[in-house]
Amino acid sequence: MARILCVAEKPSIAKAVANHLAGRARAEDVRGIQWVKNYKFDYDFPRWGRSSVTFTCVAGHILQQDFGERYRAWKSCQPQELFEAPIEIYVAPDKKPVAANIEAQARYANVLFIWTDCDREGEHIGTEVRDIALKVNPRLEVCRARFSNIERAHIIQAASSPVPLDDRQAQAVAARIELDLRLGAAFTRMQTLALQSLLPHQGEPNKVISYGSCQFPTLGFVVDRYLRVRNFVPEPFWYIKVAHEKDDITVRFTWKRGHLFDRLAVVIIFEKCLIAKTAKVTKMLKKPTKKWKPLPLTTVELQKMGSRFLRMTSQEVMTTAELLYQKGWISYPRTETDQFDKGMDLKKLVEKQQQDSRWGPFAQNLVNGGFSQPRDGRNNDKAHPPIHPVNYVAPHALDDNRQRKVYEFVVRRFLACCSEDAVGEATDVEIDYGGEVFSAHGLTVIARNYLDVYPYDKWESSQNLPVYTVGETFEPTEAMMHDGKTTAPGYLTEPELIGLMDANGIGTDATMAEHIAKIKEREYVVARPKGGGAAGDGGGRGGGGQGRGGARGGRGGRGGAATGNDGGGRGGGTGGVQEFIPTTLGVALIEGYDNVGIETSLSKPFLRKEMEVQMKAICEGRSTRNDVVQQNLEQYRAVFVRTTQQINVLKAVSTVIPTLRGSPHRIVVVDRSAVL
DNA sequence: GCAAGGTC
Repeated sequence: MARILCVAEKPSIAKAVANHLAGRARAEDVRGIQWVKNYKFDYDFPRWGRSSVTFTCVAGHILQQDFGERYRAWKSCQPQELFEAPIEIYVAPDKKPVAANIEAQARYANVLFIWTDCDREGEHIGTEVRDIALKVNPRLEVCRARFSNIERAHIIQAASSPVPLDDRQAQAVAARIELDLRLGAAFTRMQTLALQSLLPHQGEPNKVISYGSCQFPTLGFVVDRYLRVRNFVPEPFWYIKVAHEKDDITVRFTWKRGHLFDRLAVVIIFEKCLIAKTAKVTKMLKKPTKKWKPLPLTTVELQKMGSRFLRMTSQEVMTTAELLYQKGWISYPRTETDQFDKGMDLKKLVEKQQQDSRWGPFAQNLVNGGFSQPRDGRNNDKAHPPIHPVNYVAPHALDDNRQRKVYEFVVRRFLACCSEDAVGEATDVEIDYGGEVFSAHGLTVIARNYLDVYPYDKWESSQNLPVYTVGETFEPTEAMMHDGKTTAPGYLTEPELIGLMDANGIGTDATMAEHIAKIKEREYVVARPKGGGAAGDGGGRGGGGQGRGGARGGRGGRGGAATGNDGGGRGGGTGGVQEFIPTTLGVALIEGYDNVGIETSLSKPFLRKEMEVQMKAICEGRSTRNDVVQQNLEQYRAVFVRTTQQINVLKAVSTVIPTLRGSPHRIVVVDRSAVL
């Protein structure tokens, strides 16, 4: 019998796949690691016939890289030498038992069958496993499984059609790893050594001023918004409001033009209205409307919603979700997929929630015929389903309040996905008054449906509108000209920042929260509850978003969808979004690099995008690992040299600023041309 | 004392 060694990327996949293939696999413990099991069973592979199988796993990457001993100490070399210093690759200290298990199992195997996730990182992890195994057993046949979910039939199909490992994808990742290490270390040491002495450090050890291809663009978003708030100049505008009382209801009409920035123009238009005296109804439309239920839950969405509604940071949300996953309460929490596989038995998962006192009755309703297939979003990572509850757990059985809140959110979101859209009736009235169009909008919610289990969405009936008929004329009971002024946008909130990172490809779903935590830890930014805190503010803050720009204007109070800004959150007192304000250090770093090179500003998100493009080129064979690494090093070396040449300027500027870190930035940046 | 990416 052939001996086949199968290796998955994580324990949950090893367990699930082994059980699909084996019926029930025998699990053996592995020395030194509780979370790895070696599943033993026999299986009849079309390719190798009846085989003796060991199915095991790793936990992400096994290997680690660092500069050789000679370069490891911070002052052992010029930071610039890190652009070409030799790099050593070795088994990460905490992964030694994992590597030892692979070696032990590979020694007597005939085939190494890799079952890591089918993405670039998975391909790279696969090559790590391969290299470790081949070292102890060079005669191994190596292949990998292509699978995009863990449905039984799909897994059996994957087991019967192995494919080669894709070296190009692994090479693309290798390029990314090398560049992140070299550039991260070189710039971090250079910045830190040059600027650290300028920072106040009362007793505590000096802080690192790090650079990273993700943390810098993340900081860039915060600074960018901050400067927009700071530099905001309010602009006055004028608009017309019309009201009409009918059937004891006061209907407020809003101007179709929103507002104009030209007072005289509004005065003239307003006079035309007054001269016209009467308004004429031009449109009266009642139509059914819906508020769509939410999409199945992705990691990014979980972090956005969590930081908006659960009074937790995105990092707390992620570590909590990770815990709930490890305990078996929810599914894998790192996923980009917002479509449930058609073959999944969702009703069974709904049934498990019937016993809860809070949402049990709602779940029961779904079981008794109210169930509706979830909507499909546009994303599918072909590896993991959307985040959903896999088992019921009562609140008292969870360790703390965070776990209770995250679990509750995951369950409510899931039940909302499995129920019906909210249904309502919208009424739109339009009038012509002096040649201008004014409108009123009404909403009556007819069936709340998913809203009953999902309090994070708001959709409420507005005041009823009286009945109008087209052609009807009336004299408005009130017509007034008003003025107002544009208000500054708010500082960047955590959900907004996550949205920007996601849209610009900064970090991955699993790491975005870490990058945000890092720029806080480095004291590049401070977080505070939105709208609160007395720290260095100035100028107008506000609800934000009186869109400016010509006559497009804000559309005023439509009853429906909540838009854009993160207001206080929902009624139940779960609001409290964090907003970020850069420190003086944070602003100085971004402004400094913005002035170093026009093409290569380290804070701008397109650099990371560029890296993504180059990785794709490697995957498609249009470029090589070596080309990409060399070309990037060359480009960054130019920035590095220029920065070191001009660093004295920044030092001079920095010493003028009394506290370079710790408190929010108070001083509008000195002389932009002088920085760096 | 540096990065970002996996995952426990």
